[in-house]
Amino acid sequence: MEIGPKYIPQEIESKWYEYWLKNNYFHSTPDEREPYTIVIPPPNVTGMLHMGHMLNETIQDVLVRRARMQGKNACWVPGTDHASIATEAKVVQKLKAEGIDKNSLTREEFLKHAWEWKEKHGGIILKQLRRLGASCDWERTKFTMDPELSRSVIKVFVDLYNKGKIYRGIRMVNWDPAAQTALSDEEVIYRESQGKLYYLRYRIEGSDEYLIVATTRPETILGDTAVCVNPNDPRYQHLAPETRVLVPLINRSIPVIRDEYVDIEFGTGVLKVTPAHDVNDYMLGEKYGLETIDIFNDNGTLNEHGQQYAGMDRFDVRNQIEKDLDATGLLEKTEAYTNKVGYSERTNAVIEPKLSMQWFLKMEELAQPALRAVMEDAIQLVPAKFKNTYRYWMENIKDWCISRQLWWGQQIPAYYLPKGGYVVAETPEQALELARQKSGNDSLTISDLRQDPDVLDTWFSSWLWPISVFDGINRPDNEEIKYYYPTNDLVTAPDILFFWVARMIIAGYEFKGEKPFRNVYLTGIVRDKLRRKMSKSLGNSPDPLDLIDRYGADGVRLAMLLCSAAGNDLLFDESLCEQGRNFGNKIWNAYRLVNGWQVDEKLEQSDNNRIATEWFDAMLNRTLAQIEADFTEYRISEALMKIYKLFWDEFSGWYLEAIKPAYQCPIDRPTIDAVRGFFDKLLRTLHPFMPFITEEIWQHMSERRDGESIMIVRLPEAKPYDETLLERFDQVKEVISALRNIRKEHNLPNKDTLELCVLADSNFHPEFNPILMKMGNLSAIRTVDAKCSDAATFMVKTTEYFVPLNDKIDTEEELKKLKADLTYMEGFLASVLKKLSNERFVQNAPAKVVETERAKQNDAEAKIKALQERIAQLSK
RNA sequence: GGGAGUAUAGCUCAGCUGGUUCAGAGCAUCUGCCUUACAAGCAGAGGGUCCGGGGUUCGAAUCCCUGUGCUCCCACCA
Repeated sequence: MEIGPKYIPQEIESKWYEYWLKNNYFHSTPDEREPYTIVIPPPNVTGMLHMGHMLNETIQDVLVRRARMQGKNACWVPGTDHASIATEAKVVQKLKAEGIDKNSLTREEFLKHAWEWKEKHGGIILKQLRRLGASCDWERTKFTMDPELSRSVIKVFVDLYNKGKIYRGIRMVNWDPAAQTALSDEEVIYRESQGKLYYLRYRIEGSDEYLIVATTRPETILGDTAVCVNPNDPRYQHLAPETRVLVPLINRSIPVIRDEYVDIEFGTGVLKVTPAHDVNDYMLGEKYGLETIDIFNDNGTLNEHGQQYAGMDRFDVRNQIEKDLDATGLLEKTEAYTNKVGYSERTNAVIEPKLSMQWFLKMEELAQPALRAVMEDAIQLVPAKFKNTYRYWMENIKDWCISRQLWWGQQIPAYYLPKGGYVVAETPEQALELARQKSGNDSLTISDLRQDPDVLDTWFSSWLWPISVFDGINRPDNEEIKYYYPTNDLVTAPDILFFWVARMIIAGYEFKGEKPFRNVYLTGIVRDKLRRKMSKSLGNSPDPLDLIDRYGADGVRLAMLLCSAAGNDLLFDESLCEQGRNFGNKIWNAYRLVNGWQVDEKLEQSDNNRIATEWFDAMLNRTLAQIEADFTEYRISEALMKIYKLFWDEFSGWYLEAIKPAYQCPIDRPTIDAVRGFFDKLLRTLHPFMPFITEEIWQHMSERRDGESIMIVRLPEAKPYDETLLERFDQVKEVISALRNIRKEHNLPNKDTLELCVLADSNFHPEFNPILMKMGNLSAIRTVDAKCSDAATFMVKTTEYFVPLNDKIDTEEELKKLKADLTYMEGFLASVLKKLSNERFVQNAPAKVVETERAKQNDAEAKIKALQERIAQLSK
């Protein structure tokens, strides 16, 4: 079969993916084999594939394909997350573009739109993943709002409620005025922001004196219910205990309270207290029984408490109030001030601390088993440095605000009774029953109950993911959950360690009594070459599909893996794709070479081919062992680099060159069989990293029947190998390198043969002579017992080699080189002797170390002697 | 403000329980080569105060202290 010198991934990748799908290789069902399970971190259902996904999914696919080839029953469960806030925001936006206001729709109408949107745009990302070669079990694709997954969420909510873990209460929450919902603390991102510090005058009641208060949020004065000073602040000792001040502009009288919470150093040492709109003020308010005045509507405009500002947006009010204060002389001054402002992760709106009625989950007790599991390595975090962060978070965990004022998501199964109170139940029917019991009113009907309009936080569904994808909440004893759970590896980014990973661990122990996974591989963040995070707004994020189009999926996979030590950020550069593509091409061409060889069945295997084959066999087995070790430590990029070098340098560069028949000459049967065997093992080892090209060549290599695939054969296992052989071959390589250097220095064409003389000693092994002859293009190797004159010379270990050059030798040059070597060796010897003459070294260092130093000494002395003799000879 | 991590070649990183794997790899750079598998290649070469300073030790890139730089996490003082 004709194949060209360039490997063109585009021509084969989709073909093989179809083939794998057709043969159902990705599908897993429980059987007697050991399971290997990964659940995908579900991307947002409306999301698009970005470089972060590429990295995560590539790593997962490598692990899954490797496990599958180790004979395990590999199951990679794909799916998507409903991402309540993000998706709802997108749908609202889309409706707005069509002139539809969300508020004009009923909940049912809105959800209909949302589902339509989901059906249309949802899961594109999963389609995109196929281009990468992801071997997900697509038949198992799940969505966090699938009926059985939603049922799981509701069931868990009711269960936790009945255990007394869930409560409802008014708390200060992070309010997103754009999405008009509460957010958990983790969904708030703080950023530095340039603002002003406003110094406002609060007139002391019954006096002409003022208290000056510094604030960054003058608009909130309308909600002030006190000012506070530190009782130890000498500046305010003169104030009578019952002193009151007037809120500027509105002249509402409020008390001056005293609390050590106030920082004397900051501003003027006077703090305005607005319990409705600041977390700390809220605590002061509780402590001193202050009134709480909420001045904001849910969308961030001011309500009737805003008086003349009612209806205006909070930021417009800030500007206006500054003018008004200034005009009335109540603004002392302003100064530039940088502070941190919280933004909504999803909508980027400035977060407003807001008091509201929300549902909470008590976390402290739930967190205990999850904390222990990680600290005791029942669950291993890779890299382990994340254990610290994890512990800190788990030890300081706060109750989780799980309600969101949205429609897209699982609606909270709490039902309010007409005359107050509520019940929590999985279904309206059960709720009704409970409601009748509770109220003692048997005439209640379902329509009398009003279900809580809020939905649950997205993470309250995804924390069940490793369980719910196998329906382990609804049917805890089903075959699948028993077989696949706990899963093996979780691959995800560290920024959702708390959002998601920790909560999955908590859920695992709470609902299954067992960890959800054994290992968590935390990847880095994909950045560009300049260390900037990849983002749409910077335009520095390449389109993964475009990269695949240009470099092939294998090339892009390699690029992701080459720069991804676990937990380190990876600096992505397109040139890495090139490197990946080039490697594919290298494999392709190695195959073209081997494929083109004619076999002569009668030809006997030469010593050269036999030795080379023995050597590569040892090399291969050593590398396989190293790769296995790397994988147990999740050093995936190191494993890849090892197979990369094995294929490129050892196999292509040394082995194939060593056995390559002369032009148009045939090769013997034993050697070609060995080569094909090696090639097969190399392809199998490479397959998890580069699934497409390895399948293509593997199918080519021998007549494969339909239904066969490299992805379901066994991975080669490392066998014992001859270490001595490898060491000796290294010396052979050194000799050949030295010969190449001599050719270069003396401008000797590669085509001309050379003669090599050896002053043979115990470090010289003549069985490798055929290799030297071929790779060095030698005419003869002669063993001599005296130094050759008129020869270029070099040493490998203690053996001296000579290449007779007759008149071609430049004595001056040669002497110069030898003298430089001599100087170096003398310096080296001096350092060794210094060590050895140090009595304390000889006494204290382990015998082995001293011995190696003595060996170094002998070696160096021998070399120096040889160099001196050679110099003397040339100087004659 | 609190905590963690990290600093090794131009870049990205290995370097385990101190000692021949001790100064490494890949990429990049430079110099030769259009050598019948591959120029997406081959053969070579250069390149490092192992962040600064102290200490422990016979011996430190490695352990300890300290300073500096960078990164991340947590808290959110109005």
